[in-house]
Amino acid sequence: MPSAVRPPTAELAAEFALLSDPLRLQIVLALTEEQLCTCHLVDLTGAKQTTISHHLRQLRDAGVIVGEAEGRFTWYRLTSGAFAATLGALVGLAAVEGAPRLRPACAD
Amino acid sequence: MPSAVRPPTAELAAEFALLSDPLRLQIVLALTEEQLCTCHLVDLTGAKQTTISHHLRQLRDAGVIVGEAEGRFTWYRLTSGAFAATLGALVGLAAVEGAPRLRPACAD
DNA sequence: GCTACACATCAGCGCCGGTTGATATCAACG
DNA sequence: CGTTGATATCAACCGGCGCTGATGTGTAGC
Repeated sequence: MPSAVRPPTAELAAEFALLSDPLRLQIVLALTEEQLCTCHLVDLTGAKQTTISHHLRQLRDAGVIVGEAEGRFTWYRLTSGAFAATLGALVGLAAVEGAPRLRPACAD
Repeated sequence: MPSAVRPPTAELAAEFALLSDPLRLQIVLALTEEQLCTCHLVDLTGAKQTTISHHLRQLRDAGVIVGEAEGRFTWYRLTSGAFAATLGALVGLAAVEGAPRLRPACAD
């Protein structure tokens, strides 16, 4: 099954947008290797706590990470299956090698 | 070779940003299947010609597409190897299944 | 030559999103 | 209970980006 049906471009674009911010991408990549709580991310990235919290919110809302409260701390981890759709789309993109010209020049 | 060295997060984020706009993503996806010239993209997307041209510029500058002038027309196609880095990064992301907790709660 | 058309560039505008400081909430600890 | 520390929320600021209209450039065809 070669990536079944592609999600609407708007949704795809939204997922790519999640990864389009350097700080947010850094957070996601860090969570790839280990679970972390907010304070870890703060001194790992050097960003302000409110900024980190803001990005964590977006990632949470998008469902690509989950936060588990544990005492005063909140441990974050990536959800399994996150970015599955974007991965499928990118596989299709990167595989392209010389697309044909199917139609005549313009004129619709 | 599991994705060798990862490009700096800033560059990765920039590539994701290219795909984060619905219209630009639509253009890229369309070029996946066939080469097209600007006017095709205009009536394929319904966007203004200047808007299309604007996005094509960004994609050109980023090196993910090339435009070949042919008379009055300019045929665009994806460059081979475009999005290779982003694909590598996403493979790593999507493969994650339950990352461990390596460090104690905060306190650096 | 002139006209028509494909396409690019430029300048301006409006809005979305990232950053930040102040503040609220809640748990741990004495 | 009061303090400290981790985290979330809010309001405001501001820069960048996408969109657009006007305009420039070059080609084809008459």
